[in-house]
Amino acid sequence: MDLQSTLKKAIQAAIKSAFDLTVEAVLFELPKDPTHGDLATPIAFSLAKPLSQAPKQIAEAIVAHLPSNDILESVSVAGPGFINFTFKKTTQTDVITHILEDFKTFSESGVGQHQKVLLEFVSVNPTGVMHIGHARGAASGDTLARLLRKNGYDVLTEYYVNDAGNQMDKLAESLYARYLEAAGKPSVFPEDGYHGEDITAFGNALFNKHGLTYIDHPEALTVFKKEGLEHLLLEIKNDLASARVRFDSYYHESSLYASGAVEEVLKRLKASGQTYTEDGALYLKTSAYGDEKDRVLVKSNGDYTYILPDIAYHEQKIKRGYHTLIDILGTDHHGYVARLKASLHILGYQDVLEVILLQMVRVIEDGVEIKMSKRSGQALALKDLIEDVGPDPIRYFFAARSLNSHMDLDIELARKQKNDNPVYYVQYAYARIQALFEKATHLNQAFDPTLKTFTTLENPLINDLLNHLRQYPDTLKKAALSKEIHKVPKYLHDLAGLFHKWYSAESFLTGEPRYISERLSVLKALEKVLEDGFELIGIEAKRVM
RNA sequence: GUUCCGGUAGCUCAGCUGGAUAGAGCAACAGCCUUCUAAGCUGUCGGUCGGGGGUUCGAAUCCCUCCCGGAACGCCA
Repeated sequence: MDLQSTLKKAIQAAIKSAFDLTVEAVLFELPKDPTHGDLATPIAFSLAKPLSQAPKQIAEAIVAHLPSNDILESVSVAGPGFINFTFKKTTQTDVITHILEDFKTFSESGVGQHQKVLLEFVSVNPTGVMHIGHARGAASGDTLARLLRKNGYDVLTEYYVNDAGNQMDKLAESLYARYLEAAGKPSVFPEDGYHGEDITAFGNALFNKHGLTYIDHPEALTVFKKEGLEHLLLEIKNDLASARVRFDSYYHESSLYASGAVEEVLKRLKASGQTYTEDGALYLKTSAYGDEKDRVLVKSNGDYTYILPDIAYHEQKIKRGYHTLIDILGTDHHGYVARLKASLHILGYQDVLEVILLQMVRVIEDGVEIKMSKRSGQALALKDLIEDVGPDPIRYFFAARSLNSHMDLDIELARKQKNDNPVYYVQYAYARIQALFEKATHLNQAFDPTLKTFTTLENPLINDLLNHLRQYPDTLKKAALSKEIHKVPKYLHDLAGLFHKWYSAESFLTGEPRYISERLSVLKALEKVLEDGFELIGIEAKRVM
């Protein structure tokens, strides 16, 4: 059992004997000030109300009743009621062997208990290239998926391809117009068409491929729609891949029509008695289930609104065996959440869907906001930015922000800072460790996996580092449960900082073999955690920088 | 007007299930490479935690209210 669990049991026992109270949760935190000890608990504060006693008294009583043990060097009550623990040196170093011998049990909390989660994100309509505004969803979603998997959830990541709506028709018309232009024929660009350069370029490509074949051809739009979709989806997949994002599944809206799922869900919604007709349109009574007002399912002209296939889609997710659905959407889809949840409720599914709304990214260039819009064609392509600065800064940047924080991205700064970005701080720590191992090899000093006891790790900086390493699993677990991915970069940054300080304070490779060997073990453990953390946020563990 | 986010250092953001002197990066300033990578370290500067009330032994954190910014309020998707 790890130190923290052992300590938790001891505290629970102390509370039991002091107050005859059974406490389930005992929170631990690293004291802000390392001189306060190796670990602290604010448990006395949460007991103050129920016990009607001052936190300080409670803390003292808990300390007095703490069972004798061989892990603690000292315990103290500090401030208004914190209990601070200092571990014995010999137990303090256990974390090193724990990490080195069984990293899996060390780092994986298993809280997910193989719960099946379907995580949908990005789902950009294939009507243009991905721009920087989409990158946040991609990076955040992918990191969340990795984090949940790490903690024992069975996650399927899915991209919903809107290939059936009238946006596809607009795409086909836009391509056709560009195609005509390329052919030197008169063309009328559709209202609300897509003005992006990529669309123009592909329109030209279609002309190069097909020549004059499709001029005034009855199948022109059908063919262009199909080829446009294929092309743009491929582009999107390439962009995602360049950002190290991959999806387990691409689910096409059109398949819902093909399988009859849309019709079927419409039939059942009607049968539920929760629909009515007004002004020739069919409404769903979503307002009875938390929505602001009722929503149209079928327009008076007979067309379906977008929500109908979406309802069918979400039900398909559930029918495929996923009872926890997470959608990551932009805040511009805010109004959509209540109606979708209400619709699922009507179908008999409650509390299956969680929607994470990502705040918009404001892109600033030269002090002016650049509006991201595919229709206008004015957008900073994700591809270009990745070519410029590489995927690491982008992955790190987005992973480091809490999901519902608003954020400004200064393009100039992002470019300028590519050598001064926080991501290099953490990567540099890893590269330095590699250099040390390299150098140690030349000195005929190799990492010794059999080393289990440590006697030379006296520097307080090492103590800080070990304390921090011990927090890794807890950090991941909390991050997964609250879906706060930004806790991972934060942790890695702090860890890297502790290493850099230590690196500057001590010489690692001079001195007794034992002195060196013990340091190599700490470095090995550190290396392991950094690699693991980098993997979670999708950045490269560079051996050389 | 209604709903949802946000307002913390010059800038970008952490901290928010109430608790120890409010943190980091960048920017600015002053130091540190004959020694394991200076993409680093050390120090300094920098904050009425949007304003005002309230609850509490204790509030950046909870409640109320106001101000400012973003998003959404379609028989668009």
